[in-house]
Amino acid sequence: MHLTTKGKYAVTAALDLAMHENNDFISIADLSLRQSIPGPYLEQLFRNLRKAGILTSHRGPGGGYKLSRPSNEIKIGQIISAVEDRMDATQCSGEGNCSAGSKCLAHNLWTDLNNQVQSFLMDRSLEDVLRDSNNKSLTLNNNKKLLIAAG
Amino acid sequence: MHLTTKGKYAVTAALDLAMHENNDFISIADLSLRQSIPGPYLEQLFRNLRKAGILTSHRGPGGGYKLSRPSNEIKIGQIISAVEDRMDATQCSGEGNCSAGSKCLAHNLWTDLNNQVQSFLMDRSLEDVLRDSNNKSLTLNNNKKLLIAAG
DNA sequence: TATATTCTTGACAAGATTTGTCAAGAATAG
DNA sequence: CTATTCTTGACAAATCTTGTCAAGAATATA
Ligand code: FES
Ligand code: FES
Repeated sequence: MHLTTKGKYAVTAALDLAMHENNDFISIADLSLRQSIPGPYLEQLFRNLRKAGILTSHRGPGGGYKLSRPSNEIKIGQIISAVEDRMDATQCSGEGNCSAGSKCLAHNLWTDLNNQVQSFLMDRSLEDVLRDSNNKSLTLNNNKKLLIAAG
Repeated sequence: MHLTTKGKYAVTAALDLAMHENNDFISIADLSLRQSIPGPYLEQLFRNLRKAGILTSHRGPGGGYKLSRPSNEIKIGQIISAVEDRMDATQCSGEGNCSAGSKCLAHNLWTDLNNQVQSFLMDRSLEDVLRDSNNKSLTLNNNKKLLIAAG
């Protein structure tokens, strides 16, 4: 199970696109600047997201990328599967044969872990994460203000 | 978040030790053979497990390793933290500063994922996994027998 | 004591993956 | 026509994973 910067960058960039859902197209240059992601690297990741039908692109001046569906219909898990290729936690790729041809003692454990993580990632849309991020950040700011007022 | 063969081998080896909890000490040679794990590699992993207080060792003929506590008091998560050093899913190592010094849009998402995975791994002892593995395997065998009988 | 066994420690190396870059080309707006 | 922006393929540096090895220390047993 490898969740690398590929997956993290891809999700962050997608969240940025979700935030600006009303805008037309957003260029890699803008995204790269706003989210501190190396441009040419993001380029590479966006190939996969486009191939997976998550992003739509447009060339030329004013061109760029946007989500191909509303942000509440795109799940974090879909983004990650599009760019990560080693998310499976089993040693046997699900074949159940990693201990001299048969199931190792931990096979069911890794399978359960896979399901757990997949559920987590597939249960959350871009919209969900954005809303959640705002809520917690607001709470944090309120607490800080209270503390400052009290101190 | 990187779960590599290090963690998987370590857990499998620990499960083997848990299965033979009554025996005295088990040598790396035996473990390596039974679980199809490269001996010298396991050696390296066991250093960490010993340092973490999970294993006890004894040198000389008849020596080897055994669990330092009953198998129901050792959690999968403890084994994994002992050998894996990149389990954290956040990009910022929890600092909340990976987007030009402040929290990126996905920070809370990765933090939640961390908690989810940690809970999963810390809720399961070696004994739990062993029992679970046996149950499912028995169920599977029963079903197979029924199918064979019916076919 | 001599010997075979087994862990202990430190270091090293091959291979794979990740991370990031680049350049040439195609499409498009103005 | 020109500047912009994606598109594609390839490449390279850095890092990590995976696995190996050898010399040494401890211990059981004859
Ligand atoms: S992980 Fe599937 S058999 Fe070992
Ligand atoms: S993951 Fe923590 S700030 Fe981005």
